[in-house]
Amino acid sequence: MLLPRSPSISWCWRKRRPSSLSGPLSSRATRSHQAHRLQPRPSRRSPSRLSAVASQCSPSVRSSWQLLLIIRSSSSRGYTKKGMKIACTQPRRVAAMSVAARVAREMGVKLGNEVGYSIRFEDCTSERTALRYMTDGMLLREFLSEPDLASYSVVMVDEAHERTLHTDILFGLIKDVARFRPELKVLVASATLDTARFSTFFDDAPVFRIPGRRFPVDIFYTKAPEADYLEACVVSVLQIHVTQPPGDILVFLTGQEEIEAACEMLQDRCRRLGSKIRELLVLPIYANLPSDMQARIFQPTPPGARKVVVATNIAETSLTIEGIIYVLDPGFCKQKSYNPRTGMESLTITPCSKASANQRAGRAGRVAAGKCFRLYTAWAYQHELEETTVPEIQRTSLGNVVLLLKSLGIHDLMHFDFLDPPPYETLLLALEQLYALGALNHLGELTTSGRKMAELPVDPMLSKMILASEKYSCSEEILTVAAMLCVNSSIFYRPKDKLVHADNARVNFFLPGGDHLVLLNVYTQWAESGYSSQWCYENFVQFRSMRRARDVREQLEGLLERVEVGLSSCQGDYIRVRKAITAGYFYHTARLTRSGYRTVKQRQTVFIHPNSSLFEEQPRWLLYHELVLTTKEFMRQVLEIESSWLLEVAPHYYKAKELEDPHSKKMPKKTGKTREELG
DNA sequence: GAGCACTGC
Repeated sequence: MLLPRSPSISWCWRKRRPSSLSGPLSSRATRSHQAHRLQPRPSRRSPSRLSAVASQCSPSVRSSWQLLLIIRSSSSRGYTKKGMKIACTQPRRVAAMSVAARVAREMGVKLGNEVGYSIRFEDCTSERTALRYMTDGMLLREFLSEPDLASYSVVMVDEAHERTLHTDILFGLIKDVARFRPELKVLVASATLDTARFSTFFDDAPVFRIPGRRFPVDIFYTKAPEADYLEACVVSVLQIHVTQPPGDILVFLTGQEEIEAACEMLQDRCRRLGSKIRELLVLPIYANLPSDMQARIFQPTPPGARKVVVATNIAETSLTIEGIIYVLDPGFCKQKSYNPRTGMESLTITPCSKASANQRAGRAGRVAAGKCFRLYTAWAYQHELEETTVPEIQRTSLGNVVLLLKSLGIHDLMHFDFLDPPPYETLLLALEQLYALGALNHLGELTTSGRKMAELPVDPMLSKMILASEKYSCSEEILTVAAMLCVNSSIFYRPKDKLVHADNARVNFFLPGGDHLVLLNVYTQWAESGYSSQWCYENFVQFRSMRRARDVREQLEGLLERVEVGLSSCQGDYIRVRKAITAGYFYHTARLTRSGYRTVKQRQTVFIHPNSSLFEEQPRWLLYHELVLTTKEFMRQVLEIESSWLLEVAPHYYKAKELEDPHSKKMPKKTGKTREELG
């Protein structure tokens, strides 16, 4: 090995990924190639018409093996006659937009006319739009206004292999609609070879294989497992840099912290090697990175230099970087999981699936033949990795999904036709919570309030809170709180070199009462600044998150009328805001006991998150937005409440007796007091 | 005294 005093990793070459084509084809050539190869098993359909649909798939699906299933296709002509439309869903907004733009261009029409897209906050369609690209969540919402999809003649679900929550729900609903609408054509496009499952689910639908274009990628494994994969990563990158021909490197790590560490180590070692090696540009990329920093990865690599992009899973599907020839894959990713017994979410580092590893490897073969170095053994790949990632529907809470299905008239959720059913307990907890919120009656039927809640594109507790703001005349403030809570990523930006400044800035937003009021405060001040990005920069607030909050707030405000809530402000009376929040979140409460916080109903031990404004306050009664398991069971976004409010907002759920405080005399001094008592 | 993978309505 050429690197002085540096350990190296020995690789073994295993296999060449199968590739259908050895070189790229122009889009035109690809289409005709596909048309030529299409040989549908049942001969009722004509290949040329199918190829026309295939050409409308997203480029990422077209660039790999894919399957198309067609079910119930008795008619074969005139899909867009009599005002009928074709829907094509994508898991991501950008994909919906870019595929629509591409197809509009190829058809020579103006985007938004015959071909358009429809995503949240943005509708680029018109009366004339026959071919409509949309996010899968958007089509799911359309079921509310058109449960039989009557205006669609064809529905195509693209990137089905990703198995997003929305895609999975769509599967069940579409299968149902197709049963009583035999003329509806349904296509499912997936980039995996696991066609049997999809086909069986859709009543043994025929499968079509369409070869895509991709360059071969050689896969290398380590001979022995690596104990420290971060260190192994850094060594491998330098090894590739020194020994391999030109071409940029893409490294997959699990999160921001790891990426920052790896980038520092790489830069540090390059500096020490100095002119012994050629220039290596080290660039991080993850979703929370400010946009201007993100943009740097797309700049072309200067001649003579090599670029190494250190990325999260964002580079696996969401964005494509030109010029990548080498992929380095330690085989891990962060994955969300949900425990329905405790209602707790956690984010843990887990080995990625074979499907995910292959997707990563494929990133090396987009512009030329590439190489993928896996930091695990071939044996581990064969025997230890799961075939596919557990579908999202089995790893997440389903409150709003259950509410949506209920409002579509699906009563027996336990027997809903899921491709992969979620855990029984997850459905049960969702039903229980919806009942407690008054969205369902004791027969499990939707109530008037439940029907309204389903109209709002937020979690049930959040929609309940919005409905309650009518009673407390504070919808202006509650809308803001709701929008800020919807922005899942942290609002506060903490650059490593200015931690103290950033934390001071955060504390300056603190208001008595708790984190929800802090969020309200941040938004209000930002609005007063004229929604300025400069203001965000000065206050260490993420501009992107704020802009998103504004979008969400505007959308929710537009829906207020539908759910019969009037716009009104509390005029600084934050008790009303806190009561309205309690009306939605009474299910999520904790009380201070001698042994710390316990949730009121389940008696679980929980902790205030150290980033909370109430971390040092320790009020007696708390409400939390969410429970997250990291190093401890943390309550994130907490609000101080009074126990009497619980009786006021949820008398059906709480009894006065269980809210008595027999231990109040034994509470530690200076804690356990409500702010009102402290004056 | 901790740490937020990625999406989406």
